[in-house]
Amino acid sequence: MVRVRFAPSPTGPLHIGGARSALFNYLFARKNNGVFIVRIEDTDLERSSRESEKNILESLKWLGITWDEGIEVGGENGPYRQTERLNLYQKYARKLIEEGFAYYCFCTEEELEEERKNLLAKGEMPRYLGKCRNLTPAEKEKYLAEGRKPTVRFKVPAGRTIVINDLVRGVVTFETDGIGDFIIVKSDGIPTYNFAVVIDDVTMGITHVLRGEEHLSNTPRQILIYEALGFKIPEFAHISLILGKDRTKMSKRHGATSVENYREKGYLPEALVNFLALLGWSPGTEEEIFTMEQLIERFSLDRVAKNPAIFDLDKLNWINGYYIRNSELSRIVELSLPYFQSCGYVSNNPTDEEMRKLTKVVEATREYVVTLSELPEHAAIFYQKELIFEEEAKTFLAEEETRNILRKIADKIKEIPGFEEEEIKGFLKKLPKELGVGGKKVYMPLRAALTGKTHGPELYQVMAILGPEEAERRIKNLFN
RNA sequence: GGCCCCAUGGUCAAGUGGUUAAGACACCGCCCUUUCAAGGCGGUAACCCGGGUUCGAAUCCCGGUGGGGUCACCA
Repeated sequence: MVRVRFAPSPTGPLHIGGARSALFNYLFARKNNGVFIVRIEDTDLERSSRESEKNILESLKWLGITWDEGIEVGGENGPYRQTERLNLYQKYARKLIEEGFAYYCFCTEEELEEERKNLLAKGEMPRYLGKCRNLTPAEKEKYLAEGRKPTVRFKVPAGRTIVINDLVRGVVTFETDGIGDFIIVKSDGIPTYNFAVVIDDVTMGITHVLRGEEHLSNTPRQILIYEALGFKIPEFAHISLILGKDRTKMSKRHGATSVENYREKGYLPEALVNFLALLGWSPGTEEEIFTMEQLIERFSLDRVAKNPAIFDLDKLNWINGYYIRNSELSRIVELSLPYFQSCGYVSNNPTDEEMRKLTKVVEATREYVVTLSELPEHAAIFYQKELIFEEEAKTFLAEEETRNILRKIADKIKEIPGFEEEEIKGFLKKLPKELGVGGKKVYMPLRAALTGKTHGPELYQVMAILGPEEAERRIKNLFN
């Protein structure tokens, strides 16, 4: 049985890279009929917050990533917040100390900083030299008497080679000589990441650890802990990072990096999922658009790329536009409603009439946008009381001849039966012949008169949305 | 700097010893449309460098170079 997990630390909103890790874990679990667990790694007391935790969980749900076991939903291996499992870590830390795999370290941060500086000054690698490895009971007593609070360090064996058979990278080896004794329990009794992650993964029965590549160099430390405790080592798969345009790890300075940023900007969850899936994974076919179900069906670890991927906003935009244009209209209307409300085009408790109009407006304008938030600006022509005329539009309305033509059109508008799109289309088509002029004198001036612009949705759509009275009013308004 | 990972068009990426080196985004052109977009068709554009191995390397090996990650009482 495959059991995987996503274990974010709640120190900020869900990052785009974290979202992809979560997605890959989710896809892998579903594909293999396994279990997907979400656990919160909140051992950094300084930076962790419940708000961040909430944000992360909400972002995951928004993306359509659900979990079978973990925070909120519970399960047999809980609790799923590390700060609630402290006694568990203490138990194993004691065991490691008793069996000689770990020891108390009384060095203060100042002393460690001093050591670091000295090594650096000598041109050597800053690392912990193992000063407290063999403290005598008397020395320990002395430190304790001074009121020092010890940390617990893992005793890294010398001269060993740690081999990882990574599911995406293949065989990766590390020498233990390059690893100094590292802290597994902080002086306040809270475990560090490298320790807690092992205990949790073991006690939660994790079979595959699928995570970002930044964790690859931590893996040998973790393996050492697995071995010391006699635990079975899970499979590892390290996914390469998502880089910004400047080819460094995506961070705040690259602009929008959190899922909520994209949500606010009007990206659809299915578009973001689709895009993220394609970033670092390839179906091996020429298809590009996938539903979550299709992704689950096709996902496999051996099609995950080893090289880092640059976040390509253009492609996300294309995918998002695709979904906006091709999804069920009612869904797009529902999702875009808040954007229309916040700019005042639609009231907070929309009437049926408002919703009918909004539906037609969205249908006509969704062809032009990349995100939902752009919809209102394209829809402005349907909601503004006073039109704003572009310079180019004015030139179409300047000539006396076209003004006369428009006057005639205005009077004919009420003759259109039903005023549905089909009828309007027919009306527009016959217009030039009826008026005895070329189409050039009709369509562009009419568009300019109706919208104040030279670009926009099909004229018949524009008129159908405005309705006969408003259409007539707008034209006649030009002559007042 | 030590250690680790990576290297196909501008970007995402197929490719696993013999291919005209796919496809998508972006870009350019044409068509469609009396607008723009969308859509359709077409085009420009790539195997980091140097050595091997081999009849034959984008594909295998070694070495450079470049990029990234990591070296915390952060995760």
